[in-house]
Formats: sequence, structure tokens, C-alpha cells
Amino acid sequence: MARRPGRDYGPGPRRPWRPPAADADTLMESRTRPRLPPTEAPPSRIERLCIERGLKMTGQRRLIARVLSEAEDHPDVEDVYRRALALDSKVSIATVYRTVRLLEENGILEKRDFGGGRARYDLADRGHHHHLIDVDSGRVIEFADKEFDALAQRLAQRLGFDLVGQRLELFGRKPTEAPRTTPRRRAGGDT
Amino acid sequence: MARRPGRDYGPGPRRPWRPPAADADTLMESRTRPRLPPTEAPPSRIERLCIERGLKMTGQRRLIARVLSEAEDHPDVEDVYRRALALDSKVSIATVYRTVRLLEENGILEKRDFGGGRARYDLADRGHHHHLIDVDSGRVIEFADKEFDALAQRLAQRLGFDLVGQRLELFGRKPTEAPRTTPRRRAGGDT
DNA sequence: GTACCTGCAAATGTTTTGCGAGCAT
DNA sequence: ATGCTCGCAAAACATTTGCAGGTAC
Repeated sequence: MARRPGRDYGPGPRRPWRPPAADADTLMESRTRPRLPPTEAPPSRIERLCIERGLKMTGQRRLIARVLSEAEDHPDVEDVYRRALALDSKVSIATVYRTVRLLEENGILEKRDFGGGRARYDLADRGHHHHLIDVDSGRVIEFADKEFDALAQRLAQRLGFDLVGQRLELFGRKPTEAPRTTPRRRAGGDT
Repeated sequence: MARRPGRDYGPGPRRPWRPPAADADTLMESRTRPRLPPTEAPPSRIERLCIERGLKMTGQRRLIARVLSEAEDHPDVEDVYRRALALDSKVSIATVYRTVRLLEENGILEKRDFGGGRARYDLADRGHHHHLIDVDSGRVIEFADKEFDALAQRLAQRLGFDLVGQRLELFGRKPTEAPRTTPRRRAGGDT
């Protein structure tokens, strides 16, 4: 990695620009919507949950809550940050981190780790589900399966434990598709 | 570090998830080896694998290979580093990182992520298995299950994918025992 | 008014890397 | 020989935090 001697611990450039395919999800939330001043928009789903829990609602939190409520994928903090910026005012990434953590601590978000070093977030009330990650595109597909849940229960039992949580991720590849294109890193094409 | 949306840097993205290698062999190596001086000790299991693959064997690599071969848990880099230091000479943690990555790239180790921010490593030829984590003690129990493997296969198929990898982790708690809130986090109580 | 928020920059913790020196093949 | 390795320190990054000024309630 390039490294300039004499360069002090400067402003850390963050992540490289995402490949174009990342826009698949940007699309869904950039849909035309009247640009209302933040205060006039109807409360997002997450905002309602926050109020229920007595969290102080500031402009930034409302904004982040909106972005997360509208996301249908599993955005990382950077994604949330970018979408928030695009949507409206200026937020600091530190605030995004803080808010996302707050929401997680309040059971509103769930933190996921699909590898790749960044945490990704998911609305908690979407219900119990698992993920299949397309290793070629990075796309994430959600699914649920009763049979698996029962099996997990049984497995834990067999080992002498009560099941209190589980994590199942499948990694797959589309069979007939051209297999050889550049294996895309964990880019954004997530659903 | 402050972040600015304006700039980007080169090769940021890490390697995409690498499907875990499956293997048949399941015999767990027991640590019943005589403690000989490092240079005279018989080649560890990992060392043999390295030689097979034509990797250059240095003193440090032999040492790290030995530590990993003898480990029956899922050590993180720090653990490997400490054990290597205790066992013999001075290694740099950078070398541990480099070696562990080399071994992973050569299919000898598998990288695991049980949360907690540190990667943990596991001999690849221990065979295909999953983990149950005792949430009270942090202990990790390995298990394998044919029925699950078949189910995973079927689930992927149903979603239109070929299964190339999977990750299953169960989190459990001992039922009858007093649910004592033992300090869990990385205390080393790992199996 | 007061306790909590925010933005900024600096700090953290983990992992990677440039560099010159050293070692395996 | 010579190309791969090593140790060291610094870089790279994702994430957290201290602080001073603002804001929700």
C-alpha cells in the first residue's frame, strides 16, 4: 500500500468507491419523494419505536431512522452515512455509529457480520431469518425455515444445552451463470 | 480519525469470503508428544502440510506450525503469539499474522469469526464441523451433523444456488446448572 | 435549565505493509 | 547468489471517545 514517509497520521481516507453494482440498493431508496423539510415528514417506523422507548429524537436521529427504515438490504455504517448525506443534511459518521449502536442496544436493530470487516445492520422486527450470500455478487438473500429451526433446537439439546441463539449463513453460487467473472469483493449488491 | 466523504484510497476492500474447505478426516489429534528441543522435534502436522505444499520452512514458521498443531481450541492471533513466545524464541506478531494468513491461503487453517473483533483459527483438516458456543462460559464445542448438511444443501438448492460454503453457530446455555454469570468474553475457556 | 446530542479530531484495537537485514534453498 | 522472510514501526481501517458547544424535553 502506498506509503508516504513523513506523512503524519493524517485524515484517514476511508473506503474505496464502490463498484457500480452497489447502486442496486441505492435505487430503492432514491425513489422520488417530495423533499420535505425533515420536521414535516411522517415519522418513520424506527422513529416510532424510538419514541416508544423514550429516546430523545433529534434531527440526525430522525434522519438515520428514516434511512434505516427504508433500507431493504443490510447496510453497513458507511452505507447509512452516505444515504443520510444524500437524503438531507450533514451528519457526522460518529453520530451514525453512535445512533446505530443506540438502536442496537434498544433492540431495534440487529448487528450482522458477514465477514469483510464491517458490521452490517438489519431491522430487528423483520423476524427470525437466515442469510444466503451469493459469493460471486455479494448479494444477500434472506430466508427462514422451520425445519432448520427445529433441527437447531434438537442439536443443542443433544449436546446438553438450551438453545438461546443461532447463526446460519449459506454461501452459494448461481449454477448455470458464467462462473468465472471477477469474484466481487463484498461490494454493495446486497438485498 | 475524521472522515471526509471526498476522498478515497486504493485497494481497501478485503478478500471476499472464502468458502470453508470441507474434508473427510475427523480424527482429533491428541497432544501426547514428547517435548523435544525445537530443532530436534519431529515435524508437526502443519509443518508436514507446509512441506507438501512447497512452503519455505523457517524457524518461526516451524514454531507457529507447532503451536497451531498442538492447539485443540480456536486461538486468535494473540494466543498463537503468546504460546509461541512461551514455547521458544522471539517471534514478531507481524510474522504470526503473516504466517497464519499464509496457512489460511493454503487451505491449512480456517479463519473463524465468533464475534469479539478477533479472528480465530482452526485446523482445516479437522473436518467439516460447526460450533456451539456456551454463552455463559465462552466455551466452544464442535459438532458435525449429516442431517444439517443435507438440509443446508436443500435450502440452497431451493433458492436457486449451489452451496459452496456454510456457517452454523449455535449459542446455548446449560439448563440445570445455576445460570451463573461467569465472566465470559475471551478468557480462553475455549474448546 | 439540564442532561443528553453532535461534530470534530484524536484515540483505539486489530491487521497489514514498507524497509533494510537475514536466511532458506 | 537471490528471492523469500523477519522484525520493527508505521499505516490502514473500522470503530470509539474526549471535549466544547448545541438541542430536546
